[in-house]
Amino acid sequence: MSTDPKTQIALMEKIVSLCKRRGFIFQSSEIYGGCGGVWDYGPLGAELKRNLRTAWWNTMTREREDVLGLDASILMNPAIWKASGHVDTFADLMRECSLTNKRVRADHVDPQSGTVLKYSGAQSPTGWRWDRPITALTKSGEHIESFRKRIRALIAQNAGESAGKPEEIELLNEEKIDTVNGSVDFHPETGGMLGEARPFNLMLKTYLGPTATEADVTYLRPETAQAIFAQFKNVFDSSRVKVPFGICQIGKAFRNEVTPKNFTFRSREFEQMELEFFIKPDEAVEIICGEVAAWKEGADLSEPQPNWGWELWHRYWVDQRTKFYHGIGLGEVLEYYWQTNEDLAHYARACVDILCQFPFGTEELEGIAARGDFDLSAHQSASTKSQEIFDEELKTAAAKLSEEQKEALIQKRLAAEAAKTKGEPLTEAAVRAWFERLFKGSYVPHVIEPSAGLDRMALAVIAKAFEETEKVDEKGKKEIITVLHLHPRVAPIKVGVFPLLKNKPELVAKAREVYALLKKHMNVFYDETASIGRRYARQDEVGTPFGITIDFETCGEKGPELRDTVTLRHRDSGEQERVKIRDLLPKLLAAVS
RNA sequence: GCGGGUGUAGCUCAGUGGUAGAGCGCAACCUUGCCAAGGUUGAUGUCGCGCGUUCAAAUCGCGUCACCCGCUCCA
Repeated sequence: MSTDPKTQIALMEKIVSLCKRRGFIFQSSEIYGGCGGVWDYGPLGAELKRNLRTAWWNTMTREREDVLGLDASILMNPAIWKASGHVDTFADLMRECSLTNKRVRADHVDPQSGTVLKYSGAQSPTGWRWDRPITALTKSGEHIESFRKRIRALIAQNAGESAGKPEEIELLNEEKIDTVNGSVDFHPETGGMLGEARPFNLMLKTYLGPTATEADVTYLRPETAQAIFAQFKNVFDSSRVKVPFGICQIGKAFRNEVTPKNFTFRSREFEQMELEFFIKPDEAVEIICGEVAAWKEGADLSEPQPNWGWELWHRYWVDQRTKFYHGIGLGEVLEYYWQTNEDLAHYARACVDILCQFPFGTEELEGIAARGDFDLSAHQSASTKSQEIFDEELKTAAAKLSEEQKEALIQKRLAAEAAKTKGEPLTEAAVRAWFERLFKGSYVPHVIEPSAGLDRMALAVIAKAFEETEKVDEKGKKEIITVLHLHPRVAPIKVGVFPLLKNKPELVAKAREVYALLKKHMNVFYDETASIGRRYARQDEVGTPFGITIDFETCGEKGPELRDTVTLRHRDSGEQERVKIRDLLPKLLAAVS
């Protein structure tokens, strides 16, 4: 994939254009001028998405014994969003730098001192001009010329190419207006004056109930995960499962993104596929198994083991999810980013981002986080409903421990708490209380959370599959050939069925027969118009992996041994093979599932 | 939200004050013995939307909406 930005933007535009032209993705409400940050999936997009959704659902729950499905509602009691922290972190008061429009949290502005300078505007020899007043702070000790240079650079950066070179920008009517001490009204990096504090709530607010008063305010869920936590106990109590086990869910989530962008990559309404996989705390594993298995490079992750702690479970899910991506054709374009201690939220032990190369850059497809017991504990304390589970095996094992062994476990944990670099360490009393519950077999499970975005997965699959080549025919005429190399498992149409010629009734009749035979089992497209080459090309463009042509051999014209055989064409190689009609279904089913 | 750019047929785009166009695609018919063949015919646009200037606006001005790029954020 080229890395030149212009080529990449052009590539993205071609993909958007193909998506519209062939019915993958449309702009929402297009006839009314669109609607910001939301997209509709057309006939082929709906099939593609459905295939991805099904692939995920099958690998995550139906093919496993230890994961259960859930389908929770989008609207929930708003208390959930307070407990989860979304109301706080998603509704910050933000202030904007008047110079660069960079936003900072209103409560995160460090006090600064210096001289306040004001300009009436700026202009450059290119004819560009900016008429709004510019107010900025010279930091204490900053030389006036270096200040002016800095302001010109910031303006140039913000204005783009039209302003020309930064050094040629002229700042108009410099005026010293004030000297400030410990002011929080200037951007800590740029020095630009900050605007009014405004709430930037990323959650979509709505009213539940017809009266629409403030008391009825709730939110469209900004993620699907919280419903899993909120229903954790119900699923656990109704399903006869034991930890470790998981609950997965696919569903819509909503965020009032400030800047939706990159086509469907960041939209305001999107579909998530999330798993919360609940595991025993490491201390419980240690009590039961005598030790917690340590992860090392090359560890066998194929089969979960009883002595796995959070680290191996986390690695296991990264491995599982990687295999999934290989299975839908995204294997070669994946990258991984292991969050550093600074990136991580205070409650998280580890988080790896699975990234994928898109034309607009390498961006996140899925995050896999080890979140400890943060979420369930938060809901336990906010709802005052216990989220603990009882573990018979743990109780039995703990009963066999001596008091010294128990104390050693407690001391080990106390040492770990003391060594914490983030968040508040637990008090000794809290640690002892927690162990007391643990020795009785009760704990709040810890969680590993693989969280994927379906829409960006669909976009990744399309972008990866997109290929454009130039072809010159015998007459020297250039043509652009577009092929979507979609994995057969996700392709919206699995096979195209074509009579070689449409004016030969026997070919058409046979083709309709083959079409009917396959249609019950997979999405098949029948096409008899135009030349056979064009029909192949139309299907190549939407990623159909197979084409079946009914020709004169099928009707027995070239000898009885070829009767009831068809041409099976493979999209990527262009190769054709002769296949008996009765062998088609098993052969195709094997390839597309 | 701010700055820059863009908006004309399904797609890509031309048209810069005076009768809305091209290529490709699409539909029908004819033709066609395997990779976008050919022929004939046809459909599709109150030029993103609104207001204004003008005898006259796709074209000029203002506003607005959407998309793209940057700042920001993240599934």
